[in-house]
Amino acid sequence: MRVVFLGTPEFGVPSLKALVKAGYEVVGVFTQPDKPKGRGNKMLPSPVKSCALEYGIPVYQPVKIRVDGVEDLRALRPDLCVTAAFGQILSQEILDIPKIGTVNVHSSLLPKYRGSAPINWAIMEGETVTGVTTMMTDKGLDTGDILLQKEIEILPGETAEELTARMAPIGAELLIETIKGLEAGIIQRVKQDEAQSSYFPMLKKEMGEIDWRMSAHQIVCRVRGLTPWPGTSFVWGDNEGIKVWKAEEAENPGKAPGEILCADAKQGLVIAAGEGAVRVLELQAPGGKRMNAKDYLRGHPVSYTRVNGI
RNA sequence: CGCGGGGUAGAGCAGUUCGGUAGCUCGUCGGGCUCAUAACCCGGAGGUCGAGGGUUCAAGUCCCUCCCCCGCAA
Repeated sequence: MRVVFLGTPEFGVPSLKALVKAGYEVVGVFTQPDKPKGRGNKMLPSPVKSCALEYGIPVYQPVKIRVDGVEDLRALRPDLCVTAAFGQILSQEILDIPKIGTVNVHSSLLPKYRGSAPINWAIMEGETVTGVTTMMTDKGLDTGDILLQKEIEILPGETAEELTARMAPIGAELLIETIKGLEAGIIQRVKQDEAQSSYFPMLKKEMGEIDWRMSAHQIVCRVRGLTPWPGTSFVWGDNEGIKVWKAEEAENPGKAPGEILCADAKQGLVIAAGEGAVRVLELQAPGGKRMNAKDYLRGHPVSYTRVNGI
């Protein structure tokens, strides 16, 4: 069976590998164009592209596949297309090309958490369970018929980065199971229940600005959900932005949101929130590297009593 | 050459402007105090100051080259 894989970030790599290992003929890989990234603006290939090149699979990087990728895709004569965090919207014209159709690996329990950042949002919303879904892609945004689903527990304190790494291989397994099921004709397509559906938007940098009036629980979930990108941060002292990498809930003896309850190398850093308080365990100052809050405070005594901006 | 910050003891930092004995907080080791302690007191060990070259009587500090780390831009 001729398969074309469409994916971009790390999440898609296990699925691509699984397709190859399962013996499917992966005749082409579509991924986002290389972009200048990192210091020095070096061009960096997407993880999926790197993986495809290792297997010697032809790589296509249209800016907009529905505009300048249609003919390439058609020429590959795919029986099946597989998407996993590709990052581009497919048009009906594209969806009509593969004989069997297009299967998408989505990292939530659809119809909940449609959108491009389901893992992050599930954590931010305080969920304790999520999962991966395989579905037939249709013209809507994550609205196609569900094929298979698998629940995954969100571990206490787990970050989006950690959970993504854990989910990717599970998604790959489910993908293979799904394709085999389709070939055998034993999979039932289930329409999504619109009444149960929810959509969450792309992540934006501003979402990482901590509002200390939120509850400690919400803030901690946000820190977990927005790691590693865009990250969460707050501002204190001389307009200095502090990025929070790891935090946990703590007791608040009745102080106002944003008040610094303690900030020294012995007790660590605890800041009052709308409900409860947040203990900052790992942080990062401008130009600095990520470190334990206590390590940071050892060399950076804090004289102010509250964070800025409230 | 996209812009900017940084590399000094095991950890986190100051010192670099204007060259002149390597400092601070903590950890660690030893001793003391204490019913006791993550508390307190006394003492010790631990550093090719990212690498190489240059200037100088003298370089962490000034000049040149290189390496590495971090942030911005998704």
